[in-house]
Amino acid sequence: MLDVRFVRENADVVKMALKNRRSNIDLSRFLELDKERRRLLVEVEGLKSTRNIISEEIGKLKREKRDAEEKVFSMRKLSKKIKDMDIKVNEIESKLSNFMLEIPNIPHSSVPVGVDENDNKTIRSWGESPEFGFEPQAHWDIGVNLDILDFKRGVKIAESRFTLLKGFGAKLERALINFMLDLHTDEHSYTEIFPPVLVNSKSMMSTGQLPKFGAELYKCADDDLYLIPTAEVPVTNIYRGEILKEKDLPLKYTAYTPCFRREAGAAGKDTRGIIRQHQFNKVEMVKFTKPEESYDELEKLTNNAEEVLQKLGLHYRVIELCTGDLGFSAAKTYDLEVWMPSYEGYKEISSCSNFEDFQARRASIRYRMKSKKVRFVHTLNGSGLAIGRTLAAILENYQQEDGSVIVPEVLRSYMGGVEKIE
RNA sequence: GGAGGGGUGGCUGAGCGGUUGAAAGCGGCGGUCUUGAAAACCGUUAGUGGGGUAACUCACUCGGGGGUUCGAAUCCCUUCCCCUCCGCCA
Repeated sequence: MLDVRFVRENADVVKMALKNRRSNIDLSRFLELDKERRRLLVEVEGLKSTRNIISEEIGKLKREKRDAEEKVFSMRKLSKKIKDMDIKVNEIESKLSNFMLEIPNIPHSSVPVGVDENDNKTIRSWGESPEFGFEPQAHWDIGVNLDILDFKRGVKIAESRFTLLKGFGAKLERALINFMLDLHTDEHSYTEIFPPVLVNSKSMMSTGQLPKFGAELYKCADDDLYLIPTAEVPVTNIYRGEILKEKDLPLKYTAYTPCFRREAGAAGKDTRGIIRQHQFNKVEMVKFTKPEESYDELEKLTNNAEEVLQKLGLHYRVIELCTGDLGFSAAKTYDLEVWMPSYEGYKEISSCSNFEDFQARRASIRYRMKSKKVRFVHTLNGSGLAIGRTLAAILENYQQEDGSVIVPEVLRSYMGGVEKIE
């Protein structure tokens, strides 16, 4: 959520940002409502002020056992008027807040202006794509042949886009989770969290999934609970409604969770393999920082995610998303894209974003400065990494001509010393 | 699920329907003392939204919503959450 005052005073900036994002939100309607609200506020608050003064006088008269009937009578009318005006103000305020909840974040000034993913900028790349002396297979073929991925039974148990991992497939998944968590906690000093994977609507509202993207979420029919689409939701909400201490910032958390997405509107995309699933595992990193430090922390966060790929020896590139491709809540985002032989191209495996105070304002996460003023923190998060896609990348990039797959060295201690899946 | 108790400021915790936006303590901040630190003592310390160039000022906020009243943290209704006991249970 943006700062209402900022929107009011910088309408042209916000309009430009909305245009760059290709959003069709009409700000003028908002500005009208905002003006009307303030006009009414001035009026009704004046009435409330006289009500308070006269009530005080009535109290005094009653204590002195004097007659106050006349004043009480005139106050009855005043109170009624205040009540009516309050209703009007509330109506306008709820319209305004609905409006604010649907306005996306303003892209950071460094973000390239563009229409879609074709306008994203490649920042850097690491490693090289492997040379195969044979025709490489896609991970779904490798996985089925090794009997570690079972697509048919995943569908039988649930529905399409659910996959069963088996034997060394399951073990590799678990190894990746543990490897990444250990890296981020032991070497990057993040604190490990294991959060609830069902959260209430307030939490979803705070990070920006609701109200706009409810169709992406799995909702429990009888409760105000949703399956999380990412650990970002519960972990960012750890401090919802709290005031943090300046000396505790930045706070850095990492969490493994399963993630659940309906993938509404993704019909026909990535239908084969485990790239786009309704349920997938992910290790996430979340930071709460001071505003002046958040962009440094974004670089570090991105580097922390990159290090996972480097240690796994997977070729990747870093992309800076353009304004048109930026997520709703993000001010700036780097995507990490790993090399996938089956795509003969790169596939997103991590997304690292700075939300500035957009989520913090929705969630009311603040910190008290030394000067005693309270300010919103900045929140950041990034995948470190998506486990399923990492597993797919390993199968494809480490495949051998005989259909076996070499286990990257850093994972072997997590795999009981196994060097090769065959 | 059944019975009872409770939700107040950064935290703990008072609060006869009328200077209670809120005592007290802790914590925080500033100061005195000290070579320095601690202790002690003194002072200070809620948030949000309006108006005003500003000094400043007004309104709202005691889990959420509604009601009674001239006036509600205090009374009533409703809802959510937490705790205790019982039941059930990984």
